Amino acid sequence: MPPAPGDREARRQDVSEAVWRVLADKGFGGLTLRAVAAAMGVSTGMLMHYFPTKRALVAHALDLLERRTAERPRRARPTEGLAALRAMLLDILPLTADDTARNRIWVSSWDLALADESLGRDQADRYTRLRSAIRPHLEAARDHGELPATADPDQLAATAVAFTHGLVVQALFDPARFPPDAQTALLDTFLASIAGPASPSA
Amino acid sequence: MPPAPGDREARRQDVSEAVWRVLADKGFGGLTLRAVAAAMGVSTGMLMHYFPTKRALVAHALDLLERRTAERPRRARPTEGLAALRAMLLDILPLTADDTARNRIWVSSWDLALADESLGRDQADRYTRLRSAIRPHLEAARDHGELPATADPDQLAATAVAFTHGLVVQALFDPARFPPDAQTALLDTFLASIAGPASPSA
DNA sequence: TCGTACGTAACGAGCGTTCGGTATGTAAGC
DNA sequence: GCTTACATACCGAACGCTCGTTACGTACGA
Repeated sequence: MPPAPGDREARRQDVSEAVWRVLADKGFGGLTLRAVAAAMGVSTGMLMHYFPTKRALVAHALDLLERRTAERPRRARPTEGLAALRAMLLDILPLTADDTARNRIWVSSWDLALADESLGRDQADRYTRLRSAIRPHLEAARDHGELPATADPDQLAATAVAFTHGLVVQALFDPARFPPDAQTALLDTFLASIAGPASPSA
Repeated sequence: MPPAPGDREARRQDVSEAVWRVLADKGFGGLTLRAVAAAMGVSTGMLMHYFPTKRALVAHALDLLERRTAERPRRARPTEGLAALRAMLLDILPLTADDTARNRIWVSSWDLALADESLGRDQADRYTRLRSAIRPHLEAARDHGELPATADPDQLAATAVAFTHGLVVQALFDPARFPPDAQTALLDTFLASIAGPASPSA
């Protein structure tokens, strides 16, 4: 049923799935129209029906990456404070196959983002937003005595993001050395270290 | 004097310089024979005289990256322990223009490394070596009472590398928000946090 | 009958690579 | 001490291929 009108968005999602598969094992450097078409067993001409240009398809791929990151299943945010921060960072780490694929694609996109000023700004903004999302939990943690009163939430947010993404990269290249429980242990040790001696108050 | 024999290695270094310039602002995705040739004002045929294939040139580029990283000017390693670790990590951070270029190229190379199994192994080995180089300082720090006696040098090495490279990525995308002194302050706060309450001994 | 949804085939550009030609030096023969 | 022979260094043009893109043809549903 070729001219079935209305499932246009469904077709675009089929394309999304193929784009995702290509990105996951070839990276952005290997994202090509023919590769995507081959991955879904169609012609390149079909692709152009839904994405008029490659630039549109790359933009869609980045959208897809951002959307899948935003809509990924997340564990419950238990409370506010350090426990909530822990849940946020665990949701970033490559603990499952899906997380790994998503993180691989993110890291791969940095090559483009570093060479393209506009993409670089987007990435910088994403980091800013991530740090902003983390900061309230750090402020709450400090107010609840989980952190030293002298702790700087801005600095700590940058530090937590740095630790997490640095761990992501190491884990992507050496998954055998960084299985899920090792990553979790590293995160817990890190959180304990920024918490300081031992939570004095409640 | 075209056929000057003997300066063959000098010519290869000229090529290295051009490759570096291309990588620094186009990334590995933009590393092309014509781009390198144009950057040094010669023909592509000349390049093939010194690097028979593009694969050889990419391999050379990665060698160059590793060599320039190994031979970069480094600050004095004051003592052993946390001070030495601080110096090591400061030498990694993008505090100068050269450091920034080198780090950009490293991050850019991850796109290739994630897609190519052999390159991925090399990157994993580099991380292993970096952690191994860090661990002795952490052991010394622990033995000198700069770290809690319960500190795990292996875990801390991975954590320190994670923090540093995660900070590198954030700084590359948002240099305005992470000027050299901000990076240094973040590093010092991080080191103080893993040191725990306050150095009890010595 | 018309418009949408494709496949097929081809285009031009850019890629890595190859090839012939032209200098320029060194080495050998007389 | 010339000339000849040969290797090296390099350019310019071209090759074959793959890329993104376009044009054209066809089949189906409304």
